[in-house]
Amino acid sequence: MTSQAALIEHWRSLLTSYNEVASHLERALQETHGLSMSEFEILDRLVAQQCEKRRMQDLAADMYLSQSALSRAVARLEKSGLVSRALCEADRRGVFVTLTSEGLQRHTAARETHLAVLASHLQVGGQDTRR
Amino acid sequence: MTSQAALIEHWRSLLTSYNEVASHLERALQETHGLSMSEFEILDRLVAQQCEKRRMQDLAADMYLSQSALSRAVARLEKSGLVSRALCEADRRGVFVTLTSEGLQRHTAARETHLAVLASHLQVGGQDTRR
DNA sequence: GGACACTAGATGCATGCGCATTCAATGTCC
DNA sequence: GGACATTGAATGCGCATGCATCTAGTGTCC
Repeated sequence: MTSQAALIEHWRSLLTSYNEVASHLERALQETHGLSMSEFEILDRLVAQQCEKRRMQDLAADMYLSQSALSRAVARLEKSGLVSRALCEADRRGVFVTLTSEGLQRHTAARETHLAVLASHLQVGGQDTRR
Repeated sequence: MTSQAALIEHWRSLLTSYNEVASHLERALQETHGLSMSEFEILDRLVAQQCEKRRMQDLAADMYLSQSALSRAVARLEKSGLVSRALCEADRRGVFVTLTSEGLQRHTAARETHLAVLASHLQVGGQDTRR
């Protein structure tokens, strides 16, 4: 039953890689652009999906964040002027979130930092379990 | 320059795997054994290294937790009776952390939950970047 | 059309975290 | 040996998170 050992080893490796990258990412994004990882992720999603949908819902769906965390993150981004909320006329409970031009700018800048950190701290193939 | 795309894709995959497993782990450990992931990790480390060293230091070293977070986590574990602190005579600033028998029991029980969650939510080879 | 279930998002609350600081114990240098 | 830097751990503080709850807008069923 060595599969258990393999499982644990795999998880350990995953944990290590994740924490290594995440901590550096968090720090770098914060220091250089005043963004948390989650906030950057949100901007990133918004850049990717330019087509409009019921954003809050969608964002929460494919991000790992809880609905409440997302709501507050968007509030922060809005307060910083990187994003704006708009009512959805079709369903007035829904809220559209869109990038402002400043948000786009910030994302573009942050993207470089993001890539740089990945390049230096994410060893590709690092958590491959095959020998 | 497709290496950038590969890098990002790899990171995404890592993020997804991590969050998938971590969220289930956190929930399962909490519900079944009243332990957070970090707390379980600490017990796990203690089981592994039975030889005595300056624990707080060591633990913080190979765990991703900050020193303060570790200090509090150990405090919680001590309060729950799973762990005990002992002064280090050689260097009276140091603190040894050791498992109590109850801590060992709890860990043994939690280990099963841990493995079960890994087995069902950690797909081995999931974040292999080769095609 | 009025009562009731449901859904989208916001918010109160408790908690765990990291950073900076503090405090005690050790080293070090003259 | 006494002043000063350094180290191990604890703690004050602010913040992001998840859970539960609340509010408001939509269906739905009679």
